[in-house]
Amino acid sequence: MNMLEIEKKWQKIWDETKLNEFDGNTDKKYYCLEMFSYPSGSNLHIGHWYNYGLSDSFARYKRMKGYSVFQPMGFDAFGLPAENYAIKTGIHPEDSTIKNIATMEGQLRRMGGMFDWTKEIKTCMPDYYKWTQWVFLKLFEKGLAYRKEAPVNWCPSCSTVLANEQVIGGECERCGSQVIKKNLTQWFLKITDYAEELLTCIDKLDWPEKTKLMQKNWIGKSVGAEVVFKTESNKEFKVFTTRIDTIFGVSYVVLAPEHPLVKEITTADQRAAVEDYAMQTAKANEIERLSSDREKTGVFTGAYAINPANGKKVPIWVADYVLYSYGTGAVMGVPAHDERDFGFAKKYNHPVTKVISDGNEDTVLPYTEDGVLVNCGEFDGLRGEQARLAIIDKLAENGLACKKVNYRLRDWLVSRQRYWGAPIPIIHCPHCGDVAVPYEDLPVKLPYDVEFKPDGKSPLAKHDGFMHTTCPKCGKPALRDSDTLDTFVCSSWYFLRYADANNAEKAFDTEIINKMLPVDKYIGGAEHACMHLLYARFITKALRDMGYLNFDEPFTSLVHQGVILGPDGNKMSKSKGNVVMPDVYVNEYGSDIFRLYLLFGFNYTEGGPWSDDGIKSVAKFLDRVERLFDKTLTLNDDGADIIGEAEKEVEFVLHNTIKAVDRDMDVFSFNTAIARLMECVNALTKYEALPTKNNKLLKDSINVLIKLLAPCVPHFAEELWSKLGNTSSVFKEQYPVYDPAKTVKDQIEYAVQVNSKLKTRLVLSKSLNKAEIEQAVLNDANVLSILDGAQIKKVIVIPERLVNIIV
RNA sequence: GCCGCUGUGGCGGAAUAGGCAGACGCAAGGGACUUAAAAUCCCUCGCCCUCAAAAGCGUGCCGGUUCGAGUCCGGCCAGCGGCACCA
Repeated sequence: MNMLEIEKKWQKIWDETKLNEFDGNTDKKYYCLEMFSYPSGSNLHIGHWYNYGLSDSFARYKRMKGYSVFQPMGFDAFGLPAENYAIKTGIHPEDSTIKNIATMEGQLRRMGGMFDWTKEIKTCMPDYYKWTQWVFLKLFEKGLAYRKEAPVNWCPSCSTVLANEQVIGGECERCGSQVIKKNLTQWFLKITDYAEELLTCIDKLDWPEKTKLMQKNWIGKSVGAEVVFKTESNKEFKVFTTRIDTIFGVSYVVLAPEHPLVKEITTADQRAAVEDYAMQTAKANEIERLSSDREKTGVFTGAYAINPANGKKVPIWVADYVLYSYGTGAVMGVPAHDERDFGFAKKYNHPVTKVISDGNEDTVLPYTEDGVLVNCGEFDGLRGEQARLAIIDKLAENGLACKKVNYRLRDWLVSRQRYWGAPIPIIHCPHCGDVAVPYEDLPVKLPYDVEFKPDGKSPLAKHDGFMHTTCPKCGKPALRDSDTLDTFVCSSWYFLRYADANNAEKAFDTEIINKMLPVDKYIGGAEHACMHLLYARFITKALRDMGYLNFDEPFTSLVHQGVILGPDGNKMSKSKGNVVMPDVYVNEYGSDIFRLYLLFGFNYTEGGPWSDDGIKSVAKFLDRVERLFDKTLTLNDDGADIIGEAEKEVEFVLHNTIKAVDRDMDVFSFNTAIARLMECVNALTKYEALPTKNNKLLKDSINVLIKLLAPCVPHFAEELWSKLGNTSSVFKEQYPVYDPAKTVKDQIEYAVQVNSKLKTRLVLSKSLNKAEIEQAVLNDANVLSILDGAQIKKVIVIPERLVNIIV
């Protein structure tokens, strides 16, 4: 069969008959969504193919199972790489992106996926980002978007903001200068308002357990207390702690170097040291700062605070292991009961005061478990939670402490000082402040003619025509926000837009998406576990609370595909020169064979190094199927009444194949599904070679086989299906159903073990109960000779599997 | 460093709920067919010792639970993903 030819033929027919479009039956809808891709490079790479091609087999399987499958496709088209490419080559991001999308669309069409192109999305087009801006304004209206100062990576030499990716070992990737942190006023989305719901709803999701766990840890709920410390000069700051029971052991407190109070309290003789330390801190990234490996450093501010629990005076330090963005940006140091504080105290000679006992006179310090309070006055003898509550109650009398739940999750910073993104639809008016662009004025269009070479200002800030406008409230001159939105904002609602992608009036129609959503199966990389997947959940919940939709979670069920590595076992990258392009194989073998190889050669969720060793083998497999098909095509219906051992075996294999392939396809275990199909073909080929056979049974079996193969080799199966004389698509057929009675045999082979070592096998009737199995085994002549009169202590019978005799 | 995951023949990978490790396939070797090659078909194929059988060893390493561990528990080692401006 000429695969390339038939693929073209069927793709044309599928287009003409609109086979790939959603049929509108929302009662039986199955929304199957693959994470859309960034149109980088300009070519579909193996990772795309692995995600889209194989998910398409799943979607086709679901369709044959009777669902009305909706499988849309689109592009996450804004982002940094296109802008960097523009800086390097001068090619405008819009031009390169649109060209790349066109190439990828062509490749996706040649894949033969069942994508509904009538609902295509490109996030960089005004008809999409208009609604991204609408989402932002809705959040702003709801009080879920706000501005505050936050640090960015700043290269002083290039005068530009750098992405984390562009900072290599603390230096600018372009010029090698030391990168520093610089504060800018930026937009944040209040995802923390939803921290608790985002956490509790995780349990309801049909997601990989590891992903759920990672997201829970990312949200990082901890229950504790907030305690007010006062300085000697009567300034206040708050400390968050989960261990307020250790507060009598505080021997110092630490503020993050960025903490605003630091400037106010630092004494004159310490000022130089503290400022120098803060500058050093600005050079470090968070991963470094939080590394528990790294030697802890800190500097004394010269100021003192009063421990509210016992009135003791303790020194206030700054140290970079305290992050201003977590908790209150201040911690209490209790060296006797915290590993990190212990190390810090040893280094800087802070006293170590034991206030928790493990019951022994000489508790080994640091002792970090719960224990009994000692040297804590009225609280002595209390322990753990009881002690914590008592201390909070006491301090609360004077307003110095309260129970507090803290989350590691931070608000989502969405401002980007870049060109290639959706403009933030806010106007800064000198009189009225931050004013939303009126909805009727959306989209705020991204101007084409900008200078994106880095020179200290955001590209949009340099575009006068864009920047200068009038305030919608007071009509006086005002400036637009010069930043664009993080591309994660674009991708945090696209799954809603797909369902109503061509709506020119609204982002989406509530009634439509309430029927089409949530997504029934979402497929994409595990690298999105904490960010994209959490942002999408947040936006869904926020829109729900504004009445735009009625479901709580966007993605009911989630699967991560694995990563296909280069042949050398490393991640594919241009710089390593190990990139494998799917086109090479698609052009040589056709997309069905390439797809089948990907299905068969890897565990879908694990991926692995690329090798094309087996690609010929799946091509040969399809040849075998075709030969078998051709031999049976012209057969008459002779032998319909022959039902002997061989026929029973054929039925046994066939029905077990249906059962196993159905089960495997449903859980993305494609490699085992193909293995079962190969076994089935082997069995049918063997049967076909018999001199007398039941032709009807054979032909019926081939018919079933084609349907089982169809999701995995769609063009090939469609071709065979039409050769059988069918005029409608095989994808309109119902998936085969197995007969349970035909999947069992009445004889079962048992493994016989003696002292857990396999000694022999024994075929017994399936109908025997445990006691009868034991009797049958112990009476077997062969078993008796193996036992050789040994004393039997115990016999373990596992029905339908094995018998273990302990002697 | 922190959070999460993975580790099985020469290779890709299988092993419902703790029950016969290595399904299915690749590569390799041997054979049939052929003038020859390709294609196709048949056989062998974890390691070790063997003519063969039997025994022994074997799922990254060390230990534990169990009649029985690739699977559960504890401790290591190696690799991968994420760590909030790559998407």
